[in-house]
Amino acid sequence: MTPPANVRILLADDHSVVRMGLEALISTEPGLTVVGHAADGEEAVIQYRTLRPDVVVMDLLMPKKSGSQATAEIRAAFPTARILILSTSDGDDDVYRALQGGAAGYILKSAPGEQLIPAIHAVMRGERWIPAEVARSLANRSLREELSPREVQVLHELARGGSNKDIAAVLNITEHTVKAHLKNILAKLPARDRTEAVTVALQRGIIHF
Amino acid sequence: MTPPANVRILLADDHSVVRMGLEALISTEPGLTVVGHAADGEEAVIQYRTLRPDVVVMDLLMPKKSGSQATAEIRAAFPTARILILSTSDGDDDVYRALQGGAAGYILKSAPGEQLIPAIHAVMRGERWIPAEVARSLANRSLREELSPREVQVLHELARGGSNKDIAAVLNITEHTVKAHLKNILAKLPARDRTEAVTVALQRGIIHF
DNA sequence: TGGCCGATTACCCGATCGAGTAATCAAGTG
DNA sequence: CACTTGATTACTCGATCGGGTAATCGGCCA
Repeated sequence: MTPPANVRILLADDHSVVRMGLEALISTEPGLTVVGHAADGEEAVIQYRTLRPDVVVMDLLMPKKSGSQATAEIRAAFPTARILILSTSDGDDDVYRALQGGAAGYILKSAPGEQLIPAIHAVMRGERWIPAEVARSLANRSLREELSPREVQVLHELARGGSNKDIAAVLNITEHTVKAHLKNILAKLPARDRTEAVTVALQRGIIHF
Repeated sequence: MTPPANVRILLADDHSVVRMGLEALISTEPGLTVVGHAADGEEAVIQYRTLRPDVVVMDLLMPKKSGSQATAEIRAAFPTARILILSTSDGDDDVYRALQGGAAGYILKSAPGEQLIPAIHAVMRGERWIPAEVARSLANRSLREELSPREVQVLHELARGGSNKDIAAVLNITEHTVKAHLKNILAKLPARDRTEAVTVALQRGIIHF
Protein backbone atom coordinates (compact mmCIF):
# COMPACT_ATOMS: atom_id res chain seq x y z
CA MET A 1 0.00 0.00 0.00
CA THR A 2 1.04 3.60 -0.43
CA PRO A 3 2.18 5.28 2.77
CA PRO A 4 -0.51 7.24 4.60
CA ALA A 5 1.35 10.40 3.65
CA ASN A 6 0.35 12.08 6.87
CA VAL A 7 1.61 15.66 6.98
CA ARG A 8 2.84 16.74 10.41
CA ILE A 9 2.30 20.48 10.98
CA LEU A 10 3.69 22.99 13.47
CA LEU A 11 1.62 26.13 14.09
CA ALA A 12 3.40 29.33 15.12
CA ASP A 13 1.18 32.28 15.99
CA ASP A 14 1.03 34.45 19.08
CA HIS A 15 -2.78 34.38 19.09
CA SER A 16 -3.75 31.12 20.73
CA VAL A 17 -7.34 31.52 19.62
CA VAL A 18 -6.09 31.62 16.04
CA ARG A 19 -3.88 28.58 16.60
CA MET A 20 -6.74 26.56 18.00
CA GLY A 21 -8.98 27.66 15.16
CA LEU A 22 -6.38 26.69 12.60
CA GLU A 23 -5.91 23.33 14.26
CA ALA A 24 -9.65 22.68 14.16
CA LEU A 25 -9.72 23.75 10.53
CA ILE A 26 -6.70 21.72 9.47
CA SER A 27 -7.88 18.64 11.34
CA THR A 28 -10.93 18.42 9.11
CA GLU A 29 -8.59 17.57 6.24
CA PRO A 30 -7.51 13.94 6.19
CA GLY A 31 -3.78 13.52 5.96
CA LEU A 32 -3.01 16.70 7.90
CA THR A 33 -2.13 16.63 11.58
CA VAL A 34 -1.10 19.46 13.87
CA VAL A 35 1.70 18.14 16.03
CA GLY A 36 2.69 21.27 17.90
CA HIS A 37 2.03 24.91 18.76
CA ALA A 38 4.40 27.85 19.25
CA ALA A 39 3.37 31.23 20.67
CA ASP A 40 6.44 33.16 19.54
CA GLY A 41 9.42 32.94 17.23
CA GLU A 42 11.80 31.54 19.80
CA GLU A 43 9.42 28.75 20.68
CA ALA A 44 8.93 28.03 16.98
CA VAL A 45 12.64 27.38 16.50
CA ILE A 46 12.82 25.15 19.59
CA GLN A 47 9.71 23.23 18.65
CA TYR A 48 11.01 22.66 15.17
CA ARG A 49 14.19 21.10 16.51
CA THR A 50 12.33 18.61 18.66
CA LEU A 51 9.29 17.88 16.51
CA ARG A 52 10.80 18.05 13.02
CA PRO A 53 7.42 18.73 11.41
CA ASP A 54 6.86 18.44 7.66
CA VAL A 55 5.44 21.94 7.38
CA VAL A 56 5.46 25.03 9.60
CA VAL A 57 2.59 27.48 9.35
CA MET A 58 4.05 30.70 10.74
CA ASP A 59 2.77 34.18 11.50
CA LEU A 60 5.15 37.09 10.92
CA LEU A 61 4.32 39.44 13.77
CA MET A 62 5.26 37.61 16.97
CA PRO A 63 6.94 38.49 20.27
CA LYS A 64 10.56 37.75 21.09
CA LYS A 65 11.49 36.73 17.57
CA SER A 66 9.71 37.70 14.35
CA GLY A 67 8.43 35.10 11.93
CA SER A 68 11.07 36.06 9.38
CA GLN A 69 13.84 35.67 11.94
CA ALA A 70 12.53 32.30 13.06
CA THR A 71 12.21 31.23 9.43
CA ALA A 72 15.81 32.19 8.68
CA GLU A 73 17.12 30.37 11.75
CA ILE A 74 15.18 27.20 11.07
CA ARG A 75 16.23 27.15 7.43
CA ALA A 76 19.83 27.77 8.39
CA ALA A 77 19.83 24.67 10.57
CA PHE A 78 17.50 22.60 8.39
CA PRO A 79 17.76 23.70 4.75
CA THR A 80 14.94 21.38 3.74
CA ALA A 81 12.44 22.86 6.19
CA ARG A 82 9.14 23.80 4.55
CA ILE A 83 7.73 27.00 5.98
CA LEU A 84 4.46 28.61 4.98
CA ILE A 85 3.94 32.17 6.16
CA LEU A 86 0.38 32.97 7.21
CA SER A 87 0.02 36.65 8.03
CA THR A 88 -1.80 39.86 7.34
CA SER A 89 -0.22 42.01 4.66
CA ASP A 90 2.20 43.47 7.24
CA GLY A 91 4.94 45.47 5.57
CA ASP A 92 6.58 44.64 2.28
CA ASP A 93 9.86 44.40 4.10
CA ASP A 94 8.61 41.73 6.49
CA VAL A 95 7.35 39.63 3.62
CA TYR A 96 10.56 40.10 1.72
CA ARG A 97 12.72 39.13 4.66
CA ALA A 98 10.65 35.99 5.24
CA LEU A 99 10.99 34.84 1.64
CA GLN A 100 14.66 35.77 1.63
CA GLY A 101 15.00 33.71 4.80
CA GLY A 102 13.73 30.68 2.96
CA ALA A 103 9.96 30.61 3.40
CA ALA A 104 8.35 28.42 0.76
CA GLY A 105 5.08 30.28 0.58
CA TYR A 106 2.99 33.16 1.77
CA ILE A 107 -0.71 33.28 2.37
CA LEU A 108 -2.76 36.25 3.52
CA LYS A 109 -5.03 35.81 6.50
CA SER A 110 -7.58 37.84 4.62
CA ALA A 111 -7.36 35.60 1.55
CA PRO A 112 -10.18 33.16 0.88
CA GLY A 113 -9.76 30.60 3.64
CA GLU A 114 -10.14 27.66 1.31
CA GLN A 115 -6.63 28.35 0.10
CA LEU A 116 -4.92 27.27 3.30
CA ILE A 117 -5.20 23.53 2.70
CA PRO A 118 -4.05 23.68 -0.94
CA ALA A 119 -1.18 25.94 0.10
CA ILE A 120 -0.03 23.43 2.72
CA HIS A 121 -0.16 20.63 0.18
CA ALA A 122 1.72 22.69 -2.38
CA VAL A 123 4.48 23.55 0.07
CA MET A 124 4.59 19.89 1.11
CA ARG A 125 5.21 18.94 -2.52
CA GLY A 126 8.15 21.34 -2.58
CA GLU A 127 6.36 23.99 -4.61
CA ARG A 128 6.18 27.66 -3.82
CA TRP A 129 2.86 29.36 -3.04
CA ILE A 130 2.89 33.10 -3.53
CA PRO A 131 -0.31 34.99 -4.42
CA ALA A 132 -0.08 37.43 -7.32
CA GLU A 133 -1.04 40.14 -4.82
CA VAL A 134 2.05 39.49 -2.73
CA ALA A 135 4.29 39.06 -5.75
CA ARG A 136 3.26 42.46 -7.05
CA SER A 137 3.95 44.06 -3.71
CA LEU A 138 7.42 42.56 -3.73
CA ALA A 139 8.10 43.82 -7.22
CA ASN A 140 7.39 47.36 -6.09
CA ARG A 141 9.63 46.92 -3.11
CA SER A 142 12.66 45.89 -5.12
CA LEU A 143 12.60 49.22 -6.90
CA ARG A 144 13.09 51.09 -3.69
CA GLU A 145 16.42 51.76 -2.10
CA GLU A 146 17.31 49.74 0.94
CA LEU A 147 18.17 51.30 4.25
CA SER A 148 21.48 50.46 5.88
CA PRO A 149 21.41 48.78 9.31
CA ARG A 150 22.56 51.99 10.91
CA GLU A 151 19.82 53.97 9.23
CA VAL A 152 17.24 51.50 10.52
CA GLN A 153 18.68 52.00 13.97
CA VAL A 154 18.30 55.76 13.66
CA LEU A 155 14.76 55.18 12.42
CA HIS A 156 13.99 53.27 15.59
CA GLU A 157 15.13 56.18 17.70
CA LEU A 158 13.20 58.60 15.51
CA ALA A 159 10.01 56.66 16.24
CA ARG A 160 10.61 56.95 19.96
CA GLY A 161 10.51 60.72 19.63
CA GLY A 162 13.14 63.18 20.72
CA SER A 163 15.45 65.56 18.97
CA ASN A 164 18.47 64.77 16.87
CA LYS A 165 20.54 65.67 19.90
CA ASP A 166 18.75 63.07 22.00
CA ILE A 167 19.23 60.42 19.33
CA ALA A 168 22.89 61.34 19.03
CA ALA A 169 23.31 60.81 22.77
CA VAL A 170 21.66 57.38 22.65
CA LEU A 171 23.73 56.19 19.71
CA ASN A 172 26.95 57.80 20.93
CA ILE A 173 27.48 59.81 17.79
CA THR A 174 27.38 63.49 16.90
CA GLU A 175 24.22 65.34 16.09
CA HIS A 176 25.77 66.04 12.69
CA THR A 177 25.90 62.32 12.01
CA VAL A 178 22.30 61.84 12.99
CA LYS A 179 21.33 64.56 10.57
CA ALA A 180 23.34 62.92 7.81
CA HIS A 181 21.57 59.61 8.40
CA LEU A 182 18.23 61.34 8.59
CA LYS A 183 18.87 63.04 5.28
CA ASN A 184 19.59 59.68 3.66
CA ILE A 185 16.54 58.11 5.26
CA LEU A 186 14.28 60.87 3.99
CA ALA A 187 15.69 60.46 0.49
CA LYS A 188 15.41 56.68 0.44
CA LEU A 189 11.94 56.12 1.82
CA PRO A 190 11.03 58.79 0.56
CA ALA A 191 9.52 61.10 3.14
CA ARG A 192 9.20 64.83 3.62
CA ASP A 193 10.08 64.91 7.31
CA ARG A 194 10.91 62.69 10.25
CA THR A 195 7.27 62.12 11.15
CA GLU A 196 6.35 60.83 7.72
CA ALA A 197 9.53 58.76 7.72
CA VAL A 198 8.35 56.96 10.85
CA THR A 199 4.84 56.24 9.57
CA VAL A 200 6.16 55.02 6.22
CA ALA A 201 8.68 52.77 7.96
CA LEU A 202 5.99 51.36 10.22
CA GLN A 203 3.70 50.62 7.30
CA ARG A 204 6.44 48.92 5.32
CA GLY A 205 7.46 46.80 8.26
CA ILE A 206 10.95 48.30 8.37
CA ILE A 207 10.40 48.99 12.05
CA HIS A 208 7.76 47.97 14.60
CA PHE A 209 6.50 49.30 17.88
CA MET B 1 -37.98 18.49 27.06
CA THR B 2 -35.90 21.58 27.56
CA PRO B 3 -35.29 23.57 24.39
CA PRO B 4 -32.05 22.75 22.57
CA ALA B 5 -30.75 26.19 23.55
CA ASN B 6 -28.81 26.42 20.35
CA VAL B 7 -26.75 29.60 20.25
CA ARG B 8 -26.63 31.24 16.82
CA ILE B 9 -23.35 33.09 16.24
CA LEU B 10 -22.20 35.71 13.74
CA LEU B 11 -18.45 35.98 13.12
CA ALA B 12 -16.99 39.34 12.06
CA ASP B 13 -13.30 39.39 11.20
CA ASP B 14 -11.51 40.57 8.09
CA HIS B 15 -9.23 37.51 8.09
CA SER B 16 -11.22 34.76 6.46
CA VAL B 17 -8.73 32.15 7.59
CA VAL B 18 -9.40 33.22 11.15
CA ARG B 19 -13.16 33.11 10.60
CA MET B 20 -13.01 29.60 9.23
CA GLY B 21 -10.78 28.52 12.06
CA LEU B 22 -13.12 29.99 14.62
CA GLU B 23 -16.08 28.29 12.97
CA ALA B 24 -14.30 24.95 13.08
CA LEU B 25 -13.41 25.57 16.71
CA ILE B 26 -16.86 26.72 17.76
CA SER B 27 -18.59 23.90 15.91
CA THR B 28 -16.89 21.36 18.14
CA GLU B 29 -18.99 22.70 21.02
CA PRO B 30 -22.53 21.34 21.06
CA GLY B 31 -25.15 24.03 21.29
CA LEU B 32 -23.10 26.59 19.35
CA THR B 33 -23.71 27.23 15.66
CA VAL B 34 -22.08 29.76 13.35
CA VAL B 35 -24.84 31.15 11.19
CA GLY B 36 -22.96 33.85 9.30
CA HIS B 37 -19.68 35.53 8.44
CA ALA B 38 -18.80 39.20 7.95
CA ALA B 39 -15.49 40.44 6.51
CA ASP B 40 -15.82 44.05 7.63
CA GLY B 41 -17.81 46.31 9.94
CA GLU B 42 -20.38 47.32 7.38
CA GLU B 43 -21.14 43.73 6.52
CA ALA B 44 -21.41 42.90 10.21
CA VAL B 45 -24.18 45.45 10.68
CA ILE B 46 -26.06 44.24 7.60
CA GLN B 47 -25.69 40.60 8.56
CA TYR B 48 -26.94 41.30 12.04
CA ARG B 49 -30.11 42.87 10.70
CA THR B 50 -30.96 39.87 8.56
CA LEU B 51 -29.67 37.01 10.71
CA ARG B 52 -30.45 38.34 14.20
CA PRO B 53 -27.84 36.08 15.81
CA ASP B 54 -27.74 35.46 19.55
CA VAL B 55 -24.09 36.48 19.83
CA VAL B 56 -21.67 38.37 17.60
CA VAL B 57 -17.95 37.60 17.85
CA MET B 58 -16.30 40.70 16.45
CA ASP B 59 -12.77 41.80 15.66
CA LEU B 60 -11.89 45.45 16.23
CA LEU B 61 -9.54 46.22 13.38
CA MET B 62 -11.57 45.85 10.20
CA PRO B 63 -11.89 47.72 6.88
CA LYS B 64 -14.71 50.10 6.06
CA LYS B 65 -16.06 50.23 9.58
CA SER B 66 -14.22 49.43 12.80
CA GLY B 67 -15.49 46.85 15.23
CA SER B 68 -16.30 49.53 17.77
CA GLN B 69 -18.31 51.48 15.20
CA ALA B 70 -20.19 48.38 14.11
CA THR B 71 -20.84 47.51 17.75
CA ALA B 72 -22.27 50.93 18.47
CA GLU B 73 -24.52 50.85 15.42
CA ILE B 74 -25.86 47.39 16.10
CA ARG B 75 -26.53 48.22 19.74
CA ALA B 76 -28.25 51.44 18.76
CA ALA B 77 -30.71 49.53 16.59
CA PHE B 78 -30.91 46.44 18.79
CA PRO B 79 -30.20 47.32 22.43
CA THR B 80 -30.33 43.66 23.46
CA ALA B 81 -27.62 42.58 21.01
CA ARG B 82 -24.86 40.56 22.65
CA ILE B 83 -21.47 41.39 21.21
CA LEU B 84 -18.18 39.78 22.21
CA ILE B 85 -15.04 41.54 21.03
CA LEU B 86 -12.25 39.20 19.98
CA SER B 87 -9.12 41.15 19.14
CA THR B 88 -5.45 41.69 19.82
CA SER B 89 -4.70 44.24 22.51
CA ASP B 90 -5.02 47.02 19.92
CA GLY B 91 -5.10 50.42 21.56
CA ASP B 92 -6.75 51.23 24.85
CA ASP B 93 -8.94 53.67 23.01
CA ASP B 94 -10.30 51.05 20.64
CA VAL B 95 -11.21 48.78 23.52
CA TYR B 96 -12.77 51.63 25.42
CA ARG B 97 -14.87 52.72 22.46
CA ALA B 98 -16.11 49.18 21.90
CA LEU B 99 -17.22 48.76 25.50
CA GLN B 100 -18.73 52.24 25.49
CA GLY B 101 -20.58 51.24 22.35
CA GLY B 102 -22.21 48.40 24.19
CA ALA B 103 -19.97 45.38 23.77
CA ALA B 104 -20.70 42.77 26.42
CA GLY B 105 -17.24 41.31 26.59
CA TYR B 106 -13.68 41.42 25.40
CA ILE B 107 -11.32 38.55 24.81
CA LEU B 108 -7.72 38.73 23.67
CA LYS B 109 -6.71 36.65 20.69
CA SER B 110 -3.54 35.87 22.57
CA ALA B 111 -5.43 34.70 25.64
CA PRO B 112 -5.66 30.98 26.34
CA GLY B 113 -7.93 29.74 23.56
CA GLU B 114 -10.03 27.67 25.90
CA GLN B 115 -11.63 30.88 27.11
CA LEU B 116 -13.53 31.54 23.92
CA ILE B 117 -16.34 29.04 24.51
CA PRO B 118 -16.91 30.06 28.16
CA ALA B 119 -16.88 33.70 27.09
CA ILE B 120 -19.57 33.08 24.50
CA HIS B 121 -21.71 31.28 27.04
CA ALA B 122 -21.22 34.03 29.60
CA VAL B 123 -22.21 36.71 27.15
CA MET B 124 -25.18 34.59 26.13
CA ARG B 125 -26.34 34.51 29.73
CA GLY B 126 -26.22 38.29 29.78
CA GLU B 127 -23.03 38.50 31.80
CA ARG B 128 -19.98 40.58 31.00
CA TRP B 129 -16.61 39.01 30.21
CA ILE B 130 -13.67 41.30 30.71
CA PRO B 131 -10.23 39.93 31.61
CA ALA B 132 -8.43 41.61 34.48
CA GLU B 133 -5.69 42.48 32.00
CA VAL B 134 -8.08 44.53 29.89
CA ALA B 135 -9.80 46.05 32.90
CA ARG B 136 -6.48 47.32 34.18
CA SER B 137 -5.61 48.81 30.84
CA LEU B 138 -8.92 50.66 30.85
CA ALA B 139 -8.32 51.98 34.34
CA ASN B 140 -5.08 53.57 33.18
CA ARG B 141 -6.80 55.03 30.20
CA SER B 142 -9.45 56.84 32.21
CA LEU B 143 -6.74 58.82 33.96
CA ARG B 144 -5.58 60.33 30.72
CA GLU B 145 -7.09 63.36 29.11
CA GLU B 146 -9.27 62.81 26.10
CA LEU B 147 -8.57 64.43 22.77
CA SER B 148 -11.28 66.51 21.15
CA PRO B 149 -12.57 65.41 17.72
CA ARG B 150 -10.75 68.27 16.09
CA GLU B 151 -7.51 67.34 17.77
CA VAL B 152 -7.88 63.78 16.50
CA GLN B 153 -8.36 65.22 13.04
CA VAL B 154 -5.16 67.22 13.35
CA LEU B 155 -3.45 64.08 14.60
CA HIS B 156 -4.50 62.27 11.43
CA GLU B 157 -2.88 64.95 9.32
CA LEU B 158 0.20 64.91 11.49
CA ALA B 159 0.61 61.20 10.79
CA ARG B 160 0.47 61.84 7.07
CA GLY B 161 3.49 64.07 7.39
CA GLY B 162 3.83 67.65 6.25
CA SER B 163 4.31 70.96 7.97
CA ASN B 164 1.83 72.87 10.08
CA LYS B 165 1.26 75.04 7.05
CA ASP B 166 0.28 72.02 4.98
CA ILE B 167 -2.08 70.78 7.65
CA ALA B 168 -3.60 74.24 7.94
CA ALA B 169 -4.27 74.25 4.21
CA VAL B 170 -5.97 70.83 4.33
CA LEU B 171 -8.17 71.74 7.29
CA ASN B 172 -8.89 75.27 6.07
CA ILE B 173 -7.58 76.92 9.20
CA THR B 174 -4.61 79.11 10.06
CA GLU B 175 -1.19 77.77 10.86
CA HIS B 176 -1.60 79.43 14.26
CA THR B 177 -4.62 77.27 14.94
CA VAL B 178 -2.80 74.11 13.98
CA LYS B 179 -0.03 75.02 16.39
CA ALA B 180 -2.56 75.62 19.14
CA HIS B 181 -4.10 72.19 18.57
CA LEU B 182 -0.70 70.60 18.40
CA LYS B 183 0.26 72.17 21.69
CA ASN B 184 -2.84 70.69 23.33
CA ILE B 185 -2.21 67.30 21.74
CA LEU B 186 1.37 67.23 23.01
CA ALA B 187 0.18 68.12 26.50
CA LYS B 188 -2.63 65.58 26.58
CA LEU B 189 -0.94 62.48 25.21
CA PRO B 190 1.71 63.41 26.46
CA ALA B 191 4.48 63.63 23.89
CA ARG B 192 7.62 65.67 23.37
CA ASP B 193 7.14 66.39 19.69
CA ARG B 194 4.87 65.66 16.73
CA THR B 195 6.65 62.43 15.85
CA GLU B 196 6.21 60.94 19.29
CA ALA B 197 2.61 62.16 19.29
CA VAL B 198 1.91 60.12 16.18
CA THR B 199 3.49 56.92 17.47
CA VAL B 200 1.73 57.23 20.82
CA ALA B 201 -1.60 57.83 19.09
CA LEU B 202 -1.06 54.82 16.84
CA GLN B 203 -0.23 52.58 19.78
CA ARG B 204 -3.25 53.71 21.75
CA GLY B 205 -5.58 53.21 18.84
CA ILE B 206 -6.53 56.87 18.71
CA ILE B 207 -5.66 56.84 15.02
CA HIS B 208 -4.87 54.11 12.49
CA PHE B 209 -3.06 53.91 9.19
C1' DT C 1 45.71 49.40 -6.46
C1' DG C 2 41.73 52.08 -7.50
C1' DG C 3 36.98 52.66 -6.89
C1' DC C 4 32.73 52.43 -4.36
C1' DC C 5 30.03 52.73 -0.16
C1' DG C 6 28.62 53.31 4.56
C1' DA C 7 29.62 55.84 8.70
C1' DT C 8 31.29 59.73 10.58
C1' DT C 9 32.09 64.74 11.38
C1' DA C 10 31.77 69.60 10.04
C1' DC C 11 29.76 74.39 8.73
C1' DC C 12 26.15 77.52 6.87
C1' DC C 13 21.43 78.96 6.51
C1' DG C 14 16.57 79.65 5.75
C1' DA C 15 12.35 77.37 7.25
C1' DT C 16 9.91 75.38 10.74
C1' DC C 17 8.85 74.07 15.31
C1' DG C 18 7.14 74.36 19.96
C1' DA C 19 6.73 77.29 24.36
C1' DG C 20 4.61 81.19 26.34
C1' DT C 21 0.86 84.25 26.47
C1' DA C 22 -3.58 86.04 25.33
C1' DA C 23 -7.84 87.14 23.11
C1' DT C 24 -12.43 86.16 20.66
C1' DC C 25 -16.54 83.44 19.83
C1' DA C 26 -19.97 79.76 19.77
C1' DA C 27 -21.96 75.89 22.18
C1' DG C 28 -23.39 73.66 25.80
C1' DT C 29 -24.19 73.09 30.99
C1' DG C 30 -25.71 74.01 35.62
C1' DC D 1 -27.74 83.89 33.48
C1' DA D 2 -22.88 82.78 34.58
C1' DC D 3 -19.55 79.24 33.64
C1' DT D 4 -16.91 76.03 31.11
C1' DT D 5 -15.03 74.14 27.04
C1' DG D 6 -13.49 73.70 22.29
C1' DA D 7 -12.11 76.11 18.17
C1' DT D 8 -10.09 79.88 16.38
C1' DT D 9 -6.62 83.63 15.57
C1' DA D 10 -2.54 86.38 16.87
C1' DC D 11 2.33 87.73 18.31
C1' DT D 12 7.18 86.77 19.99
C1' DC D 13 11.27 84.03 20.51
C1' DG D 14 14.81 80.59 21.12
C1' DA D 15 15.55 75.85 19.60
C1' DT D 16 15.44 72.67 16.14
C1' DC D 17 14.99 71.00 11.59
C1' DG D 18 16.32 69.84 6.96
C1' DG D 19 18.96 71.25 2.57
C1' DG D 20 23.42 72.08 0.54
C1' DT D 21 28.10 70.95 0.46
C1' DA D 22 32.24 68.58 1.62
C1' DA D 23 35.77 66.02 3.92
C1' DT D 24 37.78 61.80 6.33
C1' DC D 25 38.13 56.89 7.18
C1' DG D 26 37.55 51.89 6.96
C1' DG D 27 35.91 47.91 4.42
C1' DC D 28 34.82 45.40 0.30
C1' DC D 29 35.38 44.22 -4.48
C1' DA D 30 37.30 44.13 -9.07
